[in-house]
Amino acid sequence: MAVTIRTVAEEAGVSPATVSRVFNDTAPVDPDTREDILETADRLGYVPNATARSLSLDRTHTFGVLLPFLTGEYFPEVIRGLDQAARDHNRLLMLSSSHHSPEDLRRALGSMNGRIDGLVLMLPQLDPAAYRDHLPADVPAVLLNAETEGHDLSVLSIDNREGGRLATRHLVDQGHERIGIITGDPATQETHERLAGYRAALRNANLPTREDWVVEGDFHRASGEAGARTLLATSPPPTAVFASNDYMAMGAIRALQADGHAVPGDVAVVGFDDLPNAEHFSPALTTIDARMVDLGTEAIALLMERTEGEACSRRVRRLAPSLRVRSSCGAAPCDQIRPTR
Amino acid sequence: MAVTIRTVAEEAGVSPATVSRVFNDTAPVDPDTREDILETADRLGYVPNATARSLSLDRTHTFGVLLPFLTGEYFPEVIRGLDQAARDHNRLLMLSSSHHSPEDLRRALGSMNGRIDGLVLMLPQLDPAAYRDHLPADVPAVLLNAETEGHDLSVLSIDNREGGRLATRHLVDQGHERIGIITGDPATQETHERLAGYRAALRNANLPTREDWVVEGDFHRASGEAGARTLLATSPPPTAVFASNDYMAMGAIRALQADGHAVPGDVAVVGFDDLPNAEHFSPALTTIDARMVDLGTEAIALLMERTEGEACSRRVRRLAPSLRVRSSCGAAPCDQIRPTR
DNA sequence: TCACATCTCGGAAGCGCTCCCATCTCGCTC
DNA sequence: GAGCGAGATGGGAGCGCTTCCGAGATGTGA
Repeated sequence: MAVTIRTVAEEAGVSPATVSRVFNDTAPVDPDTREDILETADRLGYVPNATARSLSLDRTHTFGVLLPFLTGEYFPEVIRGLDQAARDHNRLLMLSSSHHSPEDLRRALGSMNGRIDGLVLMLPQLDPAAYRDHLPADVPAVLLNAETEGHDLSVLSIDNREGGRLATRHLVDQGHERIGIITGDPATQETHERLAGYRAALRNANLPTREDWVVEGDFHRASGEAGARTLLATSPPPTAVFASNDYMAMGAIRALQADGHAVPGDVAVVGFDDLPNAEHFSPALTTIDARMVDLGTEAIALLMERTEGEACSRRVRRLAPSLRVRSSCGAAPCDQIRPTR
Repeated sequence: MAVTIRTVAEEAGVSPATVSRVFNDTAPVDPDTREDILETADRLGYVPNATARSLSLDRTHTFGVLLPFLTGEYFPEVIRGLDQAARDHNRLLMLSSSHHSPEDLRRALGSMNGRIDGLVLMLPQLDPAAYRDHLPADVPAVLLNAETEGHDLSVLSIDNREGGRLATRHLVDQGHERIGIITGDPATQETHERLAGYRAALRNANLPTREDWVVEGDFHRASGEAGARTLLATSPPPTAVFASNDYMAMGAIRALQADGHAVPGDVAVVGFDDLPNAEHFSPALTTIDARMVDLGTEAIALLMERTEGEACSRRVRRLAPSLRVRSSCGAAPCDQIRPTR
């Protein structure tokens, strides 16, 4: 067995309590004994056992993270934000993905029981009200991109409606009057909010909303391709399309190009998310910054607040999205520069 | 405090030992009492505390994962493989990134001490021999993409030399006789191995290796752009270039296109890694499948072997890379189809 | 010199769980 | 009917740590 606090204590001729005190700086210890203990601990290669600490402190300094997928560029960016903030706060992350049913979720939560101080959940397919009771009562949780009604959990998301509005409005500002949309997966919250933003922008501009210019996608590339072709088959066809995420925007652009339409020359396209690759696409994608990294860092910040401070109340926070103008929309590309890669 | 095994025991009128027995199925229990215990546990919402279990079992069912970055498309793919395999084996993952110095590493390992059964490390910038002694002695570790000499740790990587050879050989097979290379970060192992593969392929084909066709990159996009321009400035310029990863290949292609060269018409380009976006690039990237997901799943498999079985010896395993022929090299694109997104 | 505050430290319980050991009860065999 | 093995269960120590409580030792002021 490895070297424990008792080993160090015996070797240094003190009690475990004293060793604990110097390692946690929790009570005054004579400078000489402290020095002595530190020295023998170092010599023996003692490292406090985090599990034992957790058990006795009832704090694990770990946050659990449950995501639906690990594929694509979106989730990794969120994880990056989580990791960054966790490290800044000296917290660890326990990661698990693929939770598509309440049963999956329950199992994952079971195996995390007792080893996390907080939980960040992103479960776009599931209704919070449905799984709310599965969540451990004594562990604060924050939901990412979830419905805010029907439950009492903290929610963090971006303002999707505003994002949809910004994207569409930008197209309007470019002089387009026939603007189509490819929506996301109708099972998710974002889809409806972004669509609502689109409708609002058209309304504000006194432009008609034609229902055959609203085509359903599912956030995947292929549905962007199909969506673009469906839109171009209407008559008259739109001169601009708002794709509800970047993947669909990229699919749409490739399909348009393949069919001989120039982007943005014949059709302007704007996406949503601002994936890392958006600026490297050709044409560089005009899109809405969905603040994926911030979503991660803010989630941790919320949890820190809940676990450290006394603030135990529910929080609902929406981050403001913003427009990234590049080439795919035909506007003068005044890119915000980002580090390569 | 939450409901513990003792609560359940008292409520059901048995001892904690018996409750433990039914939950772990570790000894025969009377069917009636078992039923009874299960029922009251369910009623009370009892979930075993994983931390306490870990402490008493000295097993955490958790693997630690230390990566250098979480950016880009490479690491997320590896994580995906890790997560997938971990879930299959009913294990949890503890994730942490940004370990660029032995000191960083030591801190991260300290906070994981006692909470992991195994460790997967990817630290391309660090020499295993240097940090070997920082690793906990009683926790099996597997290094990803690391030097195999000078230490006794398990290593899992792909055969980079073979990959470099395959890529270059493919270019040769296309009839190219003037083939340049943009290397990766010279501080990493992969870089030298891939370069060695390039040299070997040229040698086998009896083609001269000109040192001004070997330009140094750093695995980032921008160095691919710069590298391509450097190569095209030689005389005669190469008609094909092997970029040591996909990011540099993409950078190179964009630079070539921007300068008026057609890809693959004027210059053929092959990359390395087969990032998820490689097939969606235009032109679709011919590249080497670096088996990122497999790297993750195999790493977990190795750890399971070490923690479950009796096999405690060092393992060195190299995965075989393979060529993905698409459009950027000028060959007939006979793509292996992958699911979109 | 004595009362008392302050500093330093050890003993031991307790965090929630597992598991060894002991006890008790049946049911069976000879 | 005595002896015995198997099955069911409880008691309690122990995993490595923290922390409360209290005991010595030392210092201070009147």
